[in-house]
Order: sequence, then C-alpha cells, then structure tokens
Amino acid sequence: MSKLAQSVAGASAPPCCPSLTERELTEKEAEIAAAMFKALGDPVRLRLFSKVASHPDREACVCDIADVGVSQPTVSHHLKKLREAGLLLSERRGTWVYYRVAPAVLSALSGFLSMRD
Amino acid sequence: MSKLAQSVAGASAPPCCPSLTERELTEKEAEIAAAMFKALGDPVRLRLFSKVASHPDREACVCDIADVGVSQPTVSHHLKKLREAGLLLSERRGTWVYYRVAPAVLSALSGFLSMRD
DNA sequence: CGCTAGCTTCGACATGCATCTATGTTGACA
DNA sequence: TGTCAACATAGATGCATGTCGAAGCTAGCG
Repeated sequence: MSKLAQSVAGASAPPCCPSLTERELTEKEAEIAAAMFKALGDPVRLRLFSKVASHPDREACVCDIADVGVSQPTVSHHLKKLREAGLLLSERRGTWVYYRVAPAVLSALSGFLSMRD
Repeated sequence: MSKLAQSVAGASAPPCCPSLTERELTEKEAEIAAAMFKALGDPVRLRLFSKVASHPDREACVCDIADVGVSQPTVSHHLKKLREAGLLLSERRGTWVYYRVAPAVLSALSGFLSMRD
C-alpha cells in the first residue's frame, strides 16, 4: 500500500484526518485527503472504481471493467491514478491483471465525511 | 440548493447513487458524484470547506476563513466552486457574506462511500 | 454624497490533465 | 522460438483550472 493510503486509512500509521466537522484541517492533512478525492473526481475513474468495488470479492480483471467508453491506454492511465492514490491495489496473475479495493480506505473516507458532533 | 446537490443528497429528489460497493454506477450517476468529489479534490477548497464545517453552527463569514495562503480573489473563486457543487450555501448579511454547509449533502457522500453488503 | 471595507467578477497567464496513437513489455502456448 | 493477447508506457495535443492583479459591486457611515 502507498504511503498516501497508509496516511489516510491508518493501516500501519495513525489515521490521516479527523472528521471534516470536528476541527479545521491542517495544510498537510488537506493535501493528503484532497489527493484521494481528486482521484475520485473524474467520471471515468469513479466508474472504474465502482466496477471493481461492486465486483464479487471487490476484485476484478481489467478486461472485466475496461468498457467505459475510452481507449485501453486511457483505462490503464486512470487505473494507475487510482493505484497511486491508494484506492486500488493491482496484482498480475498469469495473463491478466486484477485490481481490488484497498482495505480500510473506503471506510476511512466515509468517516472523514460523516458528521461527528 | 443546486440541482446537483439535490441529485446527490435527495433533498427533493431521489438520491443520486447507490453505495459504491452495491452495484456499478451508470454514466450519469458517475458524472454527478464525480463533480462533488472533484470540488473536494483541491487542498485549498478542502481547507475552506473544513473551516466552514468545523465552525459553530457550520457557518462562517468569509473573513473568518480566508486565511489559507492564497489571495482573496482566489478564495472567492474556490468558494464559488464549492457553491456550484452544492456543498456550500452563501448568504449576505449586511457587510459580510456567510457560508454554511449544505444540509444532507455530507451524509449522502458519506453513505456513498460506506460499505453496504 | 463620497469614502471605506468586504467580497465578487474580469482578463491574463502558466500549469495540469484527459485523451489519443504508437510502441514496449509480459506471459501463455504451439 | 515465434506469435498472439493483455496491459503498460511514451509522446503529443487540446482543453480545463488554479492563480494573480485590477476593476466592479454592495453596504454601512460621516
């Protein structure tokens, strides 16, 4: 998992950020969290992510999700962005490459956006 | 509230999207949701939003939150983006303009990112 | 009225980014 | 080894966007 993902999800480090409503973010925290949201801020990437996340075991072969209306290199480009943002993990198994949702990251982001009074 | 915000939060319309893990998003749904994430995908905007959200009553004067390291016109530009995305609402009261977090939108996004098996 | 303060809009500029085609890499299989 | 299929990378291009200074708008106050 990337350092970014660790920072946000707290897999092997303390969680990145408090709830958005708890206190204002520091410059550093904002930078980390914004990078995650930015990765989800493109329709094609969001669809790709959704396809992986809704697949059985939250894992899918590229060939299963590549039909999003753009060229194959563009799909690859977007999957790389999602990987770099710490949202997806990839693994090659023979001919195919499988992507799966990074653990803990989704719930971390969800908690980040939830009201916490 | 903007049409976008209504679509996502379901304030006066059915909610925009299922949970990300429930089923894959349609092209339309992805476009709507990505626009919200995109608005949060900039560090300066995220800090501004956090400042408003963590203020008492989730409401703040521009003068209270404008100190984020960029010029005042740039702050205004970003606040406009957050408004257009349906995340913030603005209201003029005398000399000052107050921004507050749009109701329902935050929890809608939070639910969107939460696992739902 | 004029002046000032708070905020928005305008115009310009540099950078970023989504997309494509072409090419490279990696693994399976005959 | 040669060939094909599945993905990734490289390079180019056009549009989007973050930033600024300058100018415009609106409300309060002498």
